[in-house]
Amino acid sequence: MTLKLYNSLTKKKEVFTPLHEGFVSMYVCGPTVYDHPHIGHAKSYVSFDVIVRYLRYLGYKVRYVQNITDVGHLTDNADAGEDKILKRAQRERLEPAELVEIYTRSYFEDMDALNNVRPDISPRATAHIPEQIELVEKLVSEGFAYPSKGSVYFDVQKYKEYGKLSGRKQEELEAGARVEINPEKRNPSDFALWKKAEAGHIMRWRSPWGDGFPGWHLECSAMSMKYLGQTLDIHGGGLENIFPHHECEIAQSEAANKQAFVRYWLHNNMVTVNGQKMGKSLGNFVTLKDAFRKYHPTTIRFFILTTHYRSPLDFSNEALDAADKGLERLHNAVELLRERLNNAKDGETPPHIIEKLAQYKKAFLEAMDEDFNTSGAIAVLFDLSKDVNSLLSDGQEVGRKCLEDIDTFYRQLGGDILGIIPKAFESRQKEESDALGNVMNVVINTRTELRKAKQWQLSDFIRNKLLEIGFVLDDRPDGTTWKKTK
RNA sequence: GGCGGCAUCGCCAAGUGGACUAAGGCCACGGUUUGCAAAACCGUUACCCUGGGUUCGAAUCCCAGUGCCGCCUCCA
Repeated sequence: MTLKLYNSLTKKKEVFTPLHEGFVSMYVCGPTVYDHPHIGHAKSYVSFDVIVRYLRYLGYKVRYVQNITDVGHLTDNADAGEDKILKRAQRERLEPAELVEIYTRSYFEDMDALNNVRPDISPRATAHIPEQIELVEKLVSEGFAYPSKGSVYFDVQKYKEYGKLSGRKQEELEAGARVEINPEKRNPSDFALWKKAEAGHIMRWRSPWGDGFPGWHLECSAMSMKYLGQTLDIHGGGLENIFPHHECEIAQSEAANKQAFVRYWLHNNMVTVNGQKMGKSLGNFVTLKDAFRKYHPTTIRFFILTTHYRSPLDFSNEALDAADKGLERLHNAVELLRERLNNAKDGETPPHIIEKLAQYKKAFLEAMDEDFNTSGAIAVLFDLSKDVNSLLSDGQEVGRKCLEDIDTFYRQLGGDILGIIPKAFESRQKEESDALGNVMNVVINTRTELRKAKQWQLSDFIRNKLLEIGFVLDDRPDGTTWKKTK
């Protein structure tokens, strides 16, 4: 089995082979921390999280770096407008560093809720100013960049391959440029490596060109180089960053290092809301904190993974409700399995089940190997669950080993790789010592007596009333169980 | 205007030349199970946007058309 992934640079699916055997260097563009994360962040980072998890499952030692942009990302485009962090800090009357701290925490909080593994390194742009200045100096001294009135620009003419990722030609860029001509630049498509800080611009650092701050594209080059070396195996990010951000990263890095910057470029597609693009200016941003009020983070994660990462994802209540029900079905099967496991008798796994599990595992891994087809992988979990439900409900005794084998399947593929099956479920509460549990037992026992006496009206009344206040009763052949509704 | 993507069952969504008589989820309708439910299981529902072409063979490749979307401002 071989992992294949779609490389945006070559526009082809390629077999993945890392630069150094057994080791994968991976860099993903992180958030600009000036606001709470939204569902677009969720799609992007859940997608790359599964990629990291899968690479690790395959045995690669992955170093996963994801930056925190806390300076230099301007509002109008990469080279003009106000610094987003600074602007927001002024509005909220906070120190930029304070603002950044608030939203960085908010970011990790939401990513943790989505069950994303933390990056191995989360470098901040402001903590790497010397590295960035050093890179600019190198580019200037080698003739790829030029200072102009306190700022420094990358001279796009000097880097012949500019446009190879985005497919843009320079002439076209100039013709269709919406950006106002900046007289400081030699060429309109030149981009800022370093910007001069005007008086009153409080986010500023000393540099050979005077006080200023780094351009947005620069941090990714400087920091990836520092932690992952001059050639990365994988660089991920959102589709919208292909141009100009990633194109500029390539130019800077390759001009400085004289070698390929990235071997595999991975880009995830965007989120729309009710069929419409989600944009700040459209006012239809859905923050994760809002979304979590309505849907469990795992539901959102699952929903994201039912679509391929390179396909757009439309966020709507209907679609989320459907995902919620689907995930519940999946969870029900696992829960049932684990309950049986709790008081299972010793017993081996029948050969036909071993065989079946092997088939499912193969199908799952084949899907993942095809450019991380999580949708196909999830389908396998549903197929398995159908078999599991049948197995558990046909009245036969199922041995412990068999149940364990199935649970291991769920834990590894559904849990470790996809992150959609929890290690333990919390909704079912059966502890005898628990006060609520005791009360429920009294209620259930009473109702069982009523049912024995065929007092259907009363027992239905109890079941309905409990449902109204958030408890589901489940009359099974072997007794009644209860759980909280979500 | 330039660049790129998408169009598959009522809805969501895989599949990108041959075991496709097209995965999976949601919904709907039958049935099994249940005191009735719930959960679960079984079953039913697609000539793959249109028109040409390539091929022994196309949802999958090519051309044209139609529709939608994204990037080139903000934004993962």
